[in-house]
Amino acid sequence: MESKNLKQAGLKATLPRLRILQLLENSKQRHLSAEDVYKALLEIGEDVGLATVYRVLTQFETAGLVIRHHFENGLSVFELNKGHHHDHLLCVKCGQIVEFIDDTIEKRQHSIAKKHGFEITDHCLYMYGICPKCQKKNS
Amino acid sequence: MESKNLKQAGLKATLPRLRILQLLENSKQRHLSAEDVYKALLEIGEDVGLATVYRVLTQFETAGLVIRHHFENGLSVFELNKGHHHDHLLCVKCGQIVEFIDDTIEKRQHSIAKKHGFEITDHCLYMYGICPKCQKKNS
DNA sequence: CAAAAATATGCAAAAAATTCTCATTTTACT
DNA sequence: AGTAAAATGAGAATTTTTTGCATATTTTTG
Repeated sequence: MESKNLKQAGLKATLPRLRILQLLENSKQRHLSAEDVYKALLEIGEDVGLATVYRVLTQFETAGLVIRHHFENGLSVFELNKGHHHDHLLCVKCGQIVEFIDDTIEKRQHSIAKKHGFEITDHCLYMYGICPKCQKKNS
Repeated sequence: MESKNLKQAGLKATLPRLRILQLLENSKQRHLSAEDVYKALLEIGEDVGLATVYRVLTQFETAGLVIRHHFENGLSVFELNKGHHHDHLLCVKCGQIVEFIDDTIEKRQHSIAKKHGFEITDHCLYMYGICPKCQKKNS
């Protein structure tokens, strides 16, 4: 039950929060903007305010339920935090996103942070490019 | 002379552009938002419009003169492109930014992109944390 | 399980960041 | 210097996100 996740996060299990959480869990795209979430909820007939979506997503972020990203265009997109940190490889043409994790990179990052005496709270690696499909289209 | 850089980039050497370029070259902080640039110019008595600053920075980005970043807060900050790609280690308390480059990481990134068949156009790695100074302050 | 207390919601208004419009000015080229 | 092309500044407009507040929903507790 999703309401348990909310409770554990110290948040009341309200209808809008449950809906948003479910959407993030079930949506085909894992990376959604507040606007995306809002529209998707309207489409399935759920009547939530956009302000609530923003508020809830920020609360989810604070609670560690979701992760906020700022991709190239700068707007906030959110993905469910499944607990496994990963990096992102994004197609600038079609928007496809590949998630990956590389141990060598993670270790190097650690040692770089250590060398500079930083206590790391967060880190992200984004690679932008053109995916195989889009390469074919354009040639 | 900076006007040469502008000409080479296919941009007219106008006063606002020269001022902005100079500022980016001489500013103590290498990472500035449009607002920062605007205020800094006002302070030294240069009368430019904020819209111009935004326009010019975007043109500089397109021309490859500057690089745009979206750090944690999501707003656009710009740094002069000196031609040497590097990654960033940022203190979330005081805003200090350490630039670094790690060959191992770069190589791994390449091979990951290759594995997925992507043609990479751009990539960035941000690490957020608390710098040594701020760690001492808070303890 | 009803009533009170605590919190969340929706809406509209406000901020904040960025872009656009357009009349005027500046630059580049004879 | 004179003209065409391009850039600027000021403010309006957009876009994204946040806030204030009256109402509604949840949780607590008696």
